[in-house]
Amino acid sequence: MEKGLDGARMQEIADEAGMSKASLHYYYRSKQHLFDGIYMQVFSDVLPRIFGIFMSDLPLCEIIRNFFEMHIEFLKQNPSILMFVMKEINRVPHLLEKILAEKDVDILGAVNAKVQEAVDRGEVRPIRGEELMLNMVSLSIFQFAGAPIFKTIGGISDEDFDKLIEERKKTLAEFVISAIKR
Amino acid sequence: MEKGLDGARMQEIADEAGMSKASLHYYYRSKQHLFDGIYMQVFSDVLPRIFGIFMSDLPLCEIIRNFFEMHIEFLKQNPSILMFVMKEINRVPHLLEKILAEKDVDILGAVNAKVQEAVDRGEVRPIRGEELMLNMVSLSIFQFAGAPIFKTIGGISDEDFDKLIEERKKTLAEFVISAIKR
DNA sequence: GTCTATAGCCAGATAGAC
DNA sequence: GTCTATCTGGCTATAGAC
Repeated sequence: MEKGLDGARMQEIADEAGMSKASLHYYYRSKQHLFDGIYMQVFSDVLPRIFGIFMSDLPLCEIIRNFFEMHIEFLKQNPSILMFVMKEINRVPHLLEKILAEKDVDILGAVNAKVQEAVDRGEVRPIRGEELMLNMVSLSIFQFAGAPIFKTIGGISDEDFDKLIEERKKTLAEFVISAIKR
Repeated sequence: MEKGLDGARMQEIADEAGMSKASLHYYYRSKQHLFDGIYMQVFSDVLPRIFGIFMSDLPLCEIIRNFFEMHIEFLKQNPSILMFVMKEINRVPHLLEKILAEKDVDILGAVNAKVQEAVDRGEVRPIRGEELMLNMVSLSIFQFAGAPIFKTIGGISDEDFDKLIEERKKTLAEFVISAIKR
């Protein structure tokens, strides 16, 4: 996940796993096979985690607050997953469809219904569910992918960055809520 | 830029350039050397482009509208730059500092001044300049990096996606302006 | 199942003619 | 400066002992 298919070395993986290169090949017949296994495992774990939050029964604003709280915490604790997912969804997008089709839940419909409820209560302005989700995912993900730019421009140390990310669980939620509030 | 340092092949690059592999080595002594040249060129071009918009003399809301208009257009026309930049700033962050130091412009100070002006006019609520910039960059970049997820979830075709991106030059600007408006 | 040793291949880099 | 031919090292994958 850290070095990508081309950059990773079977020897290095074997060392980390505490076994010989030959044993690694004994279990996974080839490097490609091992990679495919990791791919399926990561996506089957990550996607439901992200989108499950949007399916909960809470009102829209609470879903937004929950999303930033949980998604940012997950990214904080699994930093190498991020670049892997971004790189791979662009390289092999069709596998994504397969995984999503298996889950068989109408996440977009659920979000649109939540938005409509909130619009009816006069709380928010209308917005397409897919745009709201995209904006929320963007705001939580890019701060990690672009962290070096952010740190350099702002002259922010690693400790201050962690503190800022922690604050942003809250401020990003309020940013989005303000943006859609009537 | 498309395949990364590990994935790219000197032969392939030579073919594309219409020369032999030996000639390619004659000009750039090694693969690493060629890569470093591309790295410096891309970053020296991209960063000033992004941050130059924030330095203009316009009022804050116009800067926000300009940013989404120009930055999204640039990303649309240079799709391969995106992943390259994101991967490399995480792999070799110190080169970034060097490039930014050379430019010697206080972009953060400029943005904070703009925000303060707008706050004084009673137009917007206070927000840290670095957070505003980070949010704007996030919203414009991730829609490209995460396009496959977005297309799959929303059941969006390639043509519809292009149309949507075009619309989002405007809607994202208004999203951000609403978020910070008093 | 796990290891050491090695086969076989491929890609970066160089030699040397033109 | 540009090419073809070749060297060299490193990596995936396998053979074969234990």
